[in-house]
Amino acid sequence: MQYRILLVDDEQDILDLLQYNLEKEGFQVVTAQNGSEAVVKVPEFKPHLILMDVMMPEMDGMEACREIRELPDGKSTIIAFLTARSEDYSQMAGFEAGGDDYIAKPIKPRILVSKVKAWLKRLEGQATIAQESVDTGGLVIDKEKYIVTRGTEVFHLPKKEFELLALLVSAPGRVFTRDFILNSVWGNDVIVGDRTIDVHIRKLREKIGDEFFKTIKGVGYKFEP
Amino acid sequence: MQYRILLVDDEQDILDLLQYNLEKEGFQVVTAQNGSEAVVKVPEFKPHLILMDVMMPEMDGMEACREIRELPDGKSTIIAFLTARSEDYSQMAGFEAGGDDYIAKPIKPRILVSKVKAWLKRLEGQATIAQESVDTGGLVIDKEKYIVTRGTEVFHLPKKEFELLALLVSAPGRVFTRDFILNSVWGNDVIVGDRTIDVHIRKLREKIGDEFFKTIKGVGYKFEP
DNA sequence: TACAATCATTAACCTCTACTTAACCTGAAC
DNA sequence: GTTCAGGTTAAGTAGAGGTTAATGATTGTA
Repeated sequence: MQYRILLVDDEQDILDLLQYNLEKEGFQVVTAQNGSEAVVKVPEFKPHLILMDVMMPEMDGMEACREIRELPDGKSTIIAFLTARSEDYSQMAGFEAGGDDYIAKPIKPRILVSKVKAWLKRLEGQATIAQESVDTGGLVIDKEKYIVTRGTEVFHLPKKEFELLALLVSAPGRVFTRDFILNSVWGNDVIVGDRTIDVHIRKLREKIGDEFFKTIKGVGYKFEP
Repeated sequence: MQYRILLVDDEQDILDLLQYNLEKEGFQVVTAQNGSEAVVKVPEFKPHLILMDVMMPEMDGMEACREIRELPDGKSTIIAFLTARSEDYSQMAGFEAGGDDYIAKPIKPRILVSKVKAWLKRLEGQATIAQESVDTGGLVIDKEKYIVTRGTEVFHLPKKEFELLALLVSAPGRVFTRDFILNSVWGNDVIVGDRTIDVHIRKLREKIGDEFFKTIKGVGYKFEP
């Protein structure tokens, strides 16, 4: 798979230079000229890595970084800053803003490419971990013990409720159609009435919390942390 | 037109059984014994639907799914997995790999055929538009989560509005006739009044922004970033 | 075997909103 | 001015989903 990199800098020359070198290495590159442009492009491009200048007009790198971290797709991307070497090490990578690392200007293509590869290598290992622990809003589903916990609370759910919850939580935010739910929890061939799913959803809303279970009329249900 | 279905399983018996039942229903069927074989056959056969076992030698279903999704012809095909029903919902339909749905083993021909028909029905009336990454002016349509985002904004749209928007945004700048919109969003057989589309367009203009939706009098509507 | 307890499903009823429609308005084209 | 496609608004409605309680089903237990 091709990795996606978002370059953010106000100087076109630098963008061109970096883009050329990264694309030569087989990366997919998209550019932005300032912070707000970058924020807009994150949801559409879903970059694995963002290389961003700290000083930019419109919206600086720090602020952009903070906003990107607020986005649903912005939590797991690596954000690295392009910054002039300075003594203020604390700020360099914008740690407070949620930055991961930095690279000092002036940028040497060789070093850039090797650093980029190193950063992306981190993702490979993480990918498997990230899949196992998605953001479930604190809910932990223990399929061995057949219990659900949130903090100190422990929920003992009956089979159908448990499986329905496990299904919805397996992909938070994703809409599951009634049909799909029926297949997964009840099975292909079982025929049950229209209201069965609703009743189980209701029980979950009662026990776990109303706000987590969203109805999309005519489509299905989803779990949202 | 005849629908094309690609069957992928390492057991010849299952291939035969499924092929027999699907061909009896008038579908055009091609088979493959493993993932890599399937990946090769997609560009030549251009299947509408792929039914694939998860566990296979050479290349398993998940990996094959990922590779197929990278192909130009593999974006719009429906991929469904043949899988044992288990508690591991996270993997079931191979969402991370880009799978659409699944059917549980052991497979009953009746159920298979009815499911296949349901999946293929989704394709009817839908626009076959090249799905290259187009400029949507920052709008991202997430059909899985059923939400629309622009930068940090999130729009929760009801079904018809969502589908209408998804259609228009699928080809920015292109004009969709009222007739075409009716077929795609409402369906061939549904009859609704003249003003229905206008009202939905109005709602979108209210929520997303007036300037994005252009009326071409006597022709139709288009979305412009 | 009877009894209790828990869970799953159904039926009957209610609620609400997404969708539609009707009535009227606007503005461009001829 | 007339026409007609589309815009606007608000009210009406169907139907998807919510709610509740009763009924079966299942399992445990005395």
